Amino acid sequence: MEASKKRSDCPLSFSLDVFGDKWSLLIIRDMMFGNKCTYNDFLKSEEGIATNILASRLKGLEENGVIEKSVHPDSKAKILYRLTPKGIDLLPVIMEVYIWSEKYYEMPADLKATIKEAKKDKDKFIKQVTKELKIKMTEKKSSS
Amino acid sequence: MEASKKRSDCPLSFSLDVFGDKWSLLIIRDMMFGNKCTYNDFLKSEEGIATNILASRLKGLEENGVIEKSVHPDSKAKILYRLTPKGIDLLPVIMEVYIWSEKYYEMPADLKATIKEAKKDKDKFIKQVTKELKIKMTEKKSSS
DNA sequence: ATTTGCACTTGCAATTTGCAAGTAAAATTA
DNA sequence: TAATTTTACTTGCAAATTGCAAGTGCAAAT
Repeated sequence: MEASKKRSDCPLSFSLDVFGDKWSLLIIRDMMFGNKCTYNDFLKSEEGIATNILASRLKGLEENGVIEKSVHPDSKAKILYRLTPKGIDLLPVIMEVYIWSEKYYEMPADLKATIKEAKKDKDKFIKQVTKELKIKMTEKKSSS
Repeated sequence: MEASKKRSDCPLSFSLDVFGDKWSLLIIRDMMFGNKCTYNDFLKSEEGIATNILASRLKGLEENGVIEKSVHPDSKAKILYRLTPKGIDLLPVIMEVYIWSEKYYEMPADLKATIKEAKKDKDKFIKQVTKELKIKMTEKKSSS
């Protein structure tokens, strides 16, 4: 549905086919920083994604190996969405977007402070958060 | 047309309102690495952007201060599009996308080698290319 | 047994995209 | 000087995507 024919040989263009839209990176952000992991969690996000768009984006991200579904430990009715290592590796991309926006836009003071702090030792921050995410994304793992 | 009402207070979401689509970053890539600077240059790009979409994206990027128009030194019929400092500052974002895709996708060998090389000393590469871009984007400057 | 929660799907109108053709001014060619 | 070509778009229209609202089916709670 989403995959297959690439527009060109440029990796930037096929990366954009994976997450180049208004919603995908927000879902990934929610999984990275918002502690969100279920369909309803994402639905409740500040930006108000429509339910059919959410379903379509989750499907696309899963097809592209950025996220994966698993059984929720609390209930069979719930589905736990988790970032794959490939998804976790989008952290540097998202970080650079935050750093860029911190330079050119206004935002809540606490967020601004956090970004500035992370920027001071970018590599350390990325490594630290990556490590935490890898732990978080495996700990509740039940099956696939 | 494009600007105004933001979806949330999250800088990631309003950054995506600026370049979160399938085309904007490709135009910026062409200006950074493809030595492209006119409407027809962008039209001829590998991915084949439609002319109305190109016009709309250029307008949006200009409204958001990422690019700017100037008089082409060769001809009054031509318009020279240039990256602003804000546009040049998207280099780290684009770089991280390249690095991500280099890890997970196949691509032409020479490009792969270039990315790997740039990745070795990321900061140095970014500084170097930023410097070159700042020079390039001002040298032919005529007026606004 | 009934209601609620969860993860979706479906229908439909509105917006956006993509393709093709057209336009106006500037530059080139005859 | 006139005709053609180049350049940067705009316009029209069909197709695809988005967004909103209202389901649907299964699980869990009451």
